[in-house]
This record gives sequence, structure tokens and C-alpha cells, in this order.
Amino acid sequence: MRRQRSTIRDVARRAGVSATTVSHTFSGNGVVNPATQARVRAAATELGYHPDVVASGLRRSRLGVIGLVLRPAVGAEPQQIQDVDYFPRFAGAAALTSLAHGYALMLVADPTVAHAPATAWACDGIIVTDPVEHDPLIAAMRAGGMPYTLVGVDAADPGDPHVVDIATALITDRVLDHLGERGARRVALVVGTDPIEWNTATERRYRERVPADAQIVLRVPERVEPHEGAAAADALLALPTPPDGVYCMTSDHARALVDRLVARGVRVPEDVRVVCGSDADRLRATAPTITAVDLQPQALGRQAAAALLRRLEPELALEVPLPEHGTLNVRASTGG
Amino acid sequence: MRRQRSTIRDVARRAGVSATTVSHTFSGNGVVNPATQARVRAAATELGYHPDVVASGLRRSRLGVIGLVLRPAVGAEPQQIQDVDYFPRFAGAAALTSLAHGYALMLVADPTVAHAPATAWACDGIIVTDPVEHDPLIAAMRAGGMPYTLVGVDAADPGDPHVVDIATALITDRVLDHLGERGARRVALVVGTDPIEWNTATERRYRERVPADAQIVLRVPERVEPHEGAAAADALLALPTPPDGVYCMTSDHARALVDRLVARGVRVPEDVRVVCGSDADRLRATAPTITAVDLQPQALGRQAAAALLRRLEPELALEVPLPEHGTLNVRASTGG
DNA sequence: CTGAAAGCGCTTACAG
DNA sequence: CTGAAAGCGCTTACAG
Repeated sequence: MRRQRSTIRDVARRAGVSATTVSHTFSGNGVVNPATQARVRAAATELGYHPDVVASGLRRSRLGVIGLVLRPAVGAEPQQIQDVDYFPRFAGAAALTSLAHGYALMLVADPTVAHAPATAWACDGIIVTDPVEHDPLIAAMRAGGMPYTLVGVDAADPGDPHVVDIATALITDRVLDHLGERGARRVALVVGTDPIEWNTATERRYRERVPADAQIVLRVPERVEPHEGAAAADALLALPTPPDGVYCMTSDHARALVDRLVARGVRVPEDVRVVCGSDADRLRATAPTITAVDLQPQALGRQAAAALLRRLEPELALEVPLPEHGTLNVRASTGG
Repeated sequence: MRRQRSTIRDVARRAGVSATTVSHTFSGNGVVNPATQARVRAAATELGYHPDVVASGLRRSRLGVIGLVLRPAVGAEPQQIQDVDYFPRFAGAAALTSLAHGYALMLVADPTVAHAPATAWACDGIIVTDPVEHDPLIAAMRAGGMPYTLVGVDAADPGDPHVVDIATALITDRVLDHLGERGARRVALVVGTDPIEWNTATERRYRERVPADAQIVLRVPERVEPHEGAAAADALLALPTPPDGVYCMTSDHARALVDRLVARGVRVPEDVRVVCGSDADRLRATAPTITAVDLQPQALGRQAAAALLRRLEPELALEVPLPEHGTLNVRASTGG
């Protein structure tokens, strides 16, 4: 859709020089007589010339674009975007960090998905949140020599250094500690099924901390009707010894779960304390409000962009603040 | 940073055909014998070949990228991003709508800003939120033949059809009506100074609705220390007849303003009712919570992406839900 | 300091 | 149905 834009040759002709000289003038490479430069710049201004980033990107193999793969939003319908709280904040912060260093941030579809627009490969590096176990995208990026940064570790390759820490074990500790402090003696875990660190490492830590005979783990797929959270509540209440605390990872499940508990006459937090693993509007919008982990999406977005920028431009000195992992927004569902 | 990727010629050589045939196979243009196609695809798979989007973009003048200029976040430091609530949600929704139709969404710097990465021009069309009066970016896009969609109207050119309606007058009416219902008889407007529709059309409507001798308008720049909101509170209280209602556009000003009112012993909402023009976390996070306009950023993001996609691909049949303009999140600052 | 020429990887008339 | 060739707009050795 670009069209009648003028090219480097138009400028060269108008300034009475070669395309090389125009290129040198704008890129700063080579040496150009200041007077000549002035002529070139004048001609460019008159013609409204901008160097074509696509052409130069093709030539130099450097586009000035960072790709961001938001998983599992990919492939989902716009209406289905899960974490309205997490993903947009993450992306916004990553974008601003990138822009501040001369890179645009492009939200791309997972290129390993069928029929994905190939645009995904038109970037200098890719941020992936969140990598899944044995991620085909990671394999493809490695094979293609595409620099990347992962937010959360690929369980199949914990040694990969290009990972931004999401501190899942620490967060799990904080949540279990908090539930314990608020009087929970028997805590159930309601966890998603996407094979991402956030799920798998949470369950692993839970099983390390909770005695085997007291473990209650319910796995509920992320992309189901919200009332599955209600079904989880029913399942927990149907146990011989129901839990008096629940750590529920996703916000829509947590909301539905708490609402069902209340509807069935269970007192929250007196009978059951609940913490959600990801903060969201719906947790604070209606009563009882639900205590949640602040995953610090903006801090993580900055971290991820900075990590990738350091890979792309090693000479860049980038300082970004660390996330305050394990921050809890304490609300009514744990007594305050 | 792309590197040892294989090219169309590698595939052609391996499959024993010409580059033309490979191109035809992947693009669907031209006619290729199915058996030949199979050979080509096999060779491509073995080599891990992906068509290079940059090269094809250069040739076809179509990249599959929609640009998004977030103004006035541009040029601001990452830490300064104003509307953590609005912009990320808008961008997230626009991105998903674009992806669903084969376009990536790229967050770009305002290309009219000095030293902006030229990447901004490497897209098929641009969404601008929010255009400023006499926007140089709009002029540049028109001159360059870049398709665009504006979110909010450029006051200098109200006839431009490529605008997503943000319904500022209607929203102003709803806010003033609400303040009136809650007992405000004398409403002040605290408005930003960026020359965008959101500010200018709000003030215009306010002046249409409020008798001239009762108008109180304070203009406070958007990008100042938050305590300027407190200064606005002081200024209002210093008036001979202080207002009993305030419509304050930005959330950080509104938060500081309300906190100062309370600190000075003014009762909110009994003495002064306050509505904020843009919802944000800080309005609902601490007491007194503040009533706010839900600007429907996600609906607007979808609208904007859809409008631009229709321009880029006229044959596309795109249905996206309309925003529910004028929705208020009613909170303590107007009595509940 | 300046320019002619080759080439980045692809697409597209055009000829066969 | 297939391929040779030109060209998208730029950059970069290289020669002068």
C-alpha cells in the first residue's frame, strides 16, 4: 500500500548526485562533503523523501522491529482474550521500552500455528510469553537463528539463558504462606492445563510444600466456560474433607469459584480462604473481592524488552527495575 | 539479524525447478502442476524455508502490518505512560482484531517526532490515537498516501471520514447529567491541554450546557507532577463560590484532586461530587473510590482496527460490536 | 569525496 | 505448466 513515495534515486537526481551519496548522507556511513549533504537534505525535504525501511531492512537484515508472541491468546478470537489485565499491560510496557531504544514492537501471531501470517518472521527478535513445554516456536527460532527472550522457562529446557524469571516457586510460597496466616489448614490448588511454567511450576512447588495426603489438585482448562470455576467449587465441596483454602490460578475461574461458594452458603473467608494467581478487574469489581497475586506485568514487559534489546545490541547499557515478585493484593477473600 | 535462512533459490535448486515456480507454489498465483507443487513443498520443508516477508513486502508493497501511534505516550519515558488503563487495552484489542485478519499490529513512534525510528512507515496503514489539532502526522500520511484511521476527530478537519467516533459530547452530557442527579448544582471542569478531541470537545460541550456565569474551567497540562491535581483542588476551593461538583478528565489529576479535597476536610461526595473522564486502577484502588467514565478502550481498539482493515481490503466483511459510549462506573465520589 | 555496479529475496509480466 | 529476466528501494564494497 505504499505508493507514490519518492525514492533515493529521485533525491539523487534532484540533488545532482548519486544514490550512493544520498544513502551515505542519511545513514551516516561513508564520508560526504557537508555542502553536498546540505544539497541532498534540501532535495529530500522538497520531495518529502523518507528512506524506505523495508528496502533497507532487506539489504541490511535489520528492521528495527521486535516481535511479541502472546500465547495462548494466539488463534483465539478477539473476544476470548483471557487476561485483559496481564497481556495488555505487559505489551504496553514492552512497547515503550522498545520504542525508547529505536525499536517498534510488533504483536505477531504464533508463526508455528497453521495459516499464521508470515509477518512473524519480519522482526529482529521475538519475545515469547509464555513458552509451552517443548515449544515448537522455540525450536523454529533456534533453527532460524532468530534471537528470542522467553518469559517463563520451557520446562523441557531449563538451562536456556534467554529467560525472564517469573519466580513461580517464590510466588507459590507467598500464596501458601498467606493462606496459612489467614487460617487455612488444608489448601486446594486449582490450576490450568496449558503446559507453561506458570502452571507446572506452581503445581510442582505446591506438591513440595503440602504433605502428600493433604494435596488436592484440580486441573481446569483455561479456555472453557467460566462456569467451570463453579464446577470446581462443587467438586471441592463434594470432597470428604473439603479444603478451607483455595489457590486458583486464573481470574475467571477464581471469580466463578468464589461466587459459587457464596451461593452455596459457604462463608468466604471464614470457611474458605481464596487467592487468585493473577489479578484482574473482576476480582476487585464485585463482592466479595478476591485476593490476588500481582504478577507485575509491566515490570516483566520491561524486563523482556530489555533482555532482547541487549541481545540485539550488546553495547546497549540498559537498566530496568526488577519486578517485585510475589506481591499480593489482599482483599476480602482472605479477610482483608 | 536474520541470517542463514534458506531462500527461494535454495528451494528451487533442491526441487529442480525455477524460483518462479516456488513463488507461484507459495503465493497461489500462477498455475503449478500439483506434482511439482508437492516436490517444491517437500524441498521447502526439508530446508525449513519460509518466504521472506520483507523481500516480498518490498516487491508487492504490502507487508501485512498495521501501525499504531499512541499519542501522547510517544516520546515519553516508559515510566511516564499516562493511561495504563486505556492505551494497553486499546492496543490489545486492536492487535487481536488485526491478527484475526492476517495483519500484525506494530506499535510505532510518532514519525513526525525528531529522531523517530523510520519503522513507522513500514506498515500498510496507521491507526492514530489521538490526533492533535492540525496534526503533522495526518498531513504526512496524506502526502505519503498512507491509509489511516483516526480515533477522535482532528478539530481542524472535522470532515475527514476516516475517524472512529469517541462520542465526546455524549459522554460529557452523561457526566453532567450524573453529577446533577447526585446533587451538584455548580460543576467545574478540570481539563488537559493536549489539543485532542477528548479535551477540546469536552470543554466545548461543557460551555454549551453550563450557563456562562456558572462556568468554571481549569486547564491543567497532562504531563505534570500529579500534585497539580491537588493544586487544582486548592484553586477550586479558593473561589468565592467553590463548585459542588467536578468533572476531571485525567485519572491522576482526579486522584490527587479528591485526595486533597478530603485532606482539607471537604466531604466527598456530600460537599463535592467528582467524576473522572477516564477509568483507571488508582480510582478504584483506594478510598474514596472515584466515579469514572468507561471509555471502552477495547471496543474502540476493535473499531479502529476494523475501520483500517476495511480500507486496506475493501472486500473484507468485518463486523465488530459498537462501544457503549457514555458508560459510567459509579463509585463513592458520587455517592455509590 | 563521489559514483557505477552488484545484490538483499522476492514477484510478475512475458515468452515458450 | 514452466522459466529467464527485470526490478522493488536500498546498501556496500570497490574503483577512481
